[in-house]
Amino acid sequence: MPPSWTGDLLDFVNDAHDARGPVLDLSTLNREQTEAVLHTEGPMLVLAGAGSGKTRVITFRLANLIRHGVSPTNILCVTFTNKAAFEMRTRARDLVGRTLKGATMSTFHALGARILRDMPEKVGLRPGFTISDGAEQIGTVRRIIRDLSIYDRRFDAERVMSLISKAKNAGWAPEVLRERGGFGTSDDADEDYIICAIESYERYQESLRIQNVIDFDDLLLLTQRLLETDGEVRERLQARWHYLMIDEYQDTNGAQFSLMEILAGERRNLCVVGDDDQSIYGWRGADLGNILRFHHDFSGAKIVKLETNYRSTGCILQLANAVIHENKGRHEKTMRAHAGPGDPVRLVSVEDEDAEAELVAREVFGLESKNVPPKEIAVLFRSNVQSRALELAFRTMGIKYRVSGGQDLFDKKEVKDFTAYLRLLDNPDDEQSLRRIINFPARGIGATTVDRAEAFAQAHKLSLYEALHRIDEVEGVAAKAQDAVMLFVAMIDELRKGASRRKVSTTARKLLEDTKLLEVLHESSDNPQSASRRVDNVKELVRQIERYEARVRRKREKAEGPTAADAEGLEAEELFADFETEATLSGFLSEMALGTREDGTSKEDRDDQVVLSTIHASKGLEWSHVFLVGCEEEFLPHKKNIDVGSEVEEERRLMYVAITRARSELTLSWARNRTKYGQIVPRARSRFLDKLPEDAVSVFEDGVAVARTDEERDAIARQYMADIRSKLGLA
DNA sequence: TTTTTTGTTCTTTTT
DNA sequence: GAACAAAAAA
Repeated sequence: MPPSWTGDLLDFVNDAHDARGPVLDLSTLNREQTEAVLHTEGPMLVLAGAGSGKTRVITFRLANLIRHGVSPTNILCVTFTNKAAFEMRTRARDLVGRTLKGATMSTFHALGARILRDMPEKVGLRPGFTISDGAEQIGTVRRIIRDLSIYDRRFDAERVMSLISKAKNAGWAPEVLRERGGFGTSDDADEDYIICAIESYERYQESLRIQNVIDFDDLLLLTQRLLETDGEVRERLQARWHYLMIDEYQDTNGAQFSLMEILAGERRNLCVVGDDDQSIYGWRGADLGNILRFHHDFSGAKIVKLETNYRSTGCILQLANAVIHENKGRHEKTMRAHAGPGDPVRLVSVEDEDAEAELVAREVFGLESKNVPPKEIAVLFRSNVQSRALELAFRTMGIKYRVSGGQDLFDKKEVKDFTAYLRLLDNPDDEQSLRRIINFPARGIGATTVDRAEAFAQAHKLSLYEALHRIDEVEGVAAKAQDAVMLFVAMIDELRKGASRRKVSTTARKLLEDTKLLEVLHESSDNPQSASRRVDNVKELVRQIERYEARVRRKREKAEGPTAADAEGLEAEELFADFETEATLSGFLSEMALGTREDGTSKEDRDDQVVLSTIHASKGLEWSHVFLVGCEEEFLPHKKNIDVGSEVEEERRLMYVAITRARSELTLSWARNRTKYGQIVPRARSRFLDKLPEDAVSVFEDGVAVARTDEERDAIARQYMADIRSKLGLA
């Protein structure tokens, strides 16, 4: 008889070990799960519905492999998102413990980056190449489009970039597109648009090459091509990894598939796990065909279906099933509930976003005062902007929270500027970064001077930075500007020279000194509060660098001999096991771009923080109490995806994913009005809630009714007031 | 060349 | 109501 499945799924794992690793108690698995765990050789597809114990299967399977004498160094596990990779690593380590040491667990992109860093020249890159993040890609394209002779304001850099990305992933060169007359999307009707996109594509690739920069797509494509064309590299990597696993398989694209197909080689030991109902990355090129075709791509593949849901109560599952059943293009299946019906799902309408935020904050407050652990509570939303109102409400009520996936530190202007300097030191051909800081802080190098240098660079086939070196040969530059440029170049060169022998953090500090960046930020005119916040942000980045250095150092010590530092808090290091041994600027910048760095919060902090997260970032995770806010038309489905049927289906899957994150209590809310562009706009309840299973959902008008009893409501209100009072008293 | 002002457009999701 | 770009002023 399985113990309680609603607790931490790994609570009851027998923690006895013998010489071969942990002893697995297979009696805690159902028949299908056991089948998947015990299958070791040959291809396998696990169709794992939401909450069906997918991660359990993966971790048990890992442990089982190791028990069968497979060395962890021969195991490779990949997923699509950092969050999922982190989750897999943590869970696996909890079960298998230190015997897992040496296994590679990573995202596809991080894996590609790692391989390419080792042999950049094999794919036509120079060592120390930079990885460009999405915002920069769009920035580059925006500049390219503006320079186009047929420039028109209707050209949208973001859309063009997504067309380029699509073409790259499909393996279409610009010439091919010209022949075909388009990208095979609805945009093809607009001839100028296509010309613009193809032209931009060509220039974009050229600009990457010159700058020694690669984008996220290249990370996969170049790696794949390298493996395809270079037999020696292929064999070396095939010899390294004998057992491959892909989690969230429904989110993989063509390049990721062939990459793994090649790595699997003749052994064909590839195990993929996924669920077509949870495919929510179609817009990023994920190909649902991968999961639907797997048994053709790998003939003789074993297929296991997991259809029992151990996570959620019956009511939650009933709603989830009702929502997803409306989709046409899916494998018909119904998740069976293992738990009892539980409390009905609550669907609440509120006046506006402030009322919604207050409702959630009070509810969370109430839960916490009933000793529900904060880490068991999550608030999910479709779009990042929605977190604002929630954060404000949480702060005023003194609820500790954490915005999941929040890149916020790196998104701050001042941090971007500082990073641009670092990137320039790492790779002086990175024109994007150079342009960003060439006149920040202001040093008298204006747009005209840069343009002249740029023209000179193009005429002589140089990078912009090289052109700056020869500024005295550039015509029409004022003497003053010339001096400024020479001073700037001298400073950067000096720092670059020092960088190779200094610690990364020392270089960063020296950089701050030389540029007087902190002083400039400190004196920036507006208000002193935001000025000091900016200074703090930059300092925080320096701390991040130090943390990175410490991490690499620990890793090296660990590699050089097993020490006491082995056991705790090292999950980030497992990522690349035996790769990185020295803290370098490139290394730090890669981590930043790929998002693989640790977030600063310790495990203890995480335990008493409520999570605020986008639905996308919540996939693969679960909480006992979940709030899904903004269940409205134009959010779910999102305004941008409301016209095309297939996109609405993806939005519906998104709703399904959100609902199935909850174990025991789920609250959905929608606002009758919302402020948009400073104006109040009436809203309508999401179409996904049109057909509700009546006995599984209770509907409320306004948040007050949400308290389950009068006593509870009064208690919450009393505590709320008391809290406010004590806050005022302190202030 | 730099700073300030005015106007415009925009808010999806992630590697 | 923010972020960004173009225009105007210093």
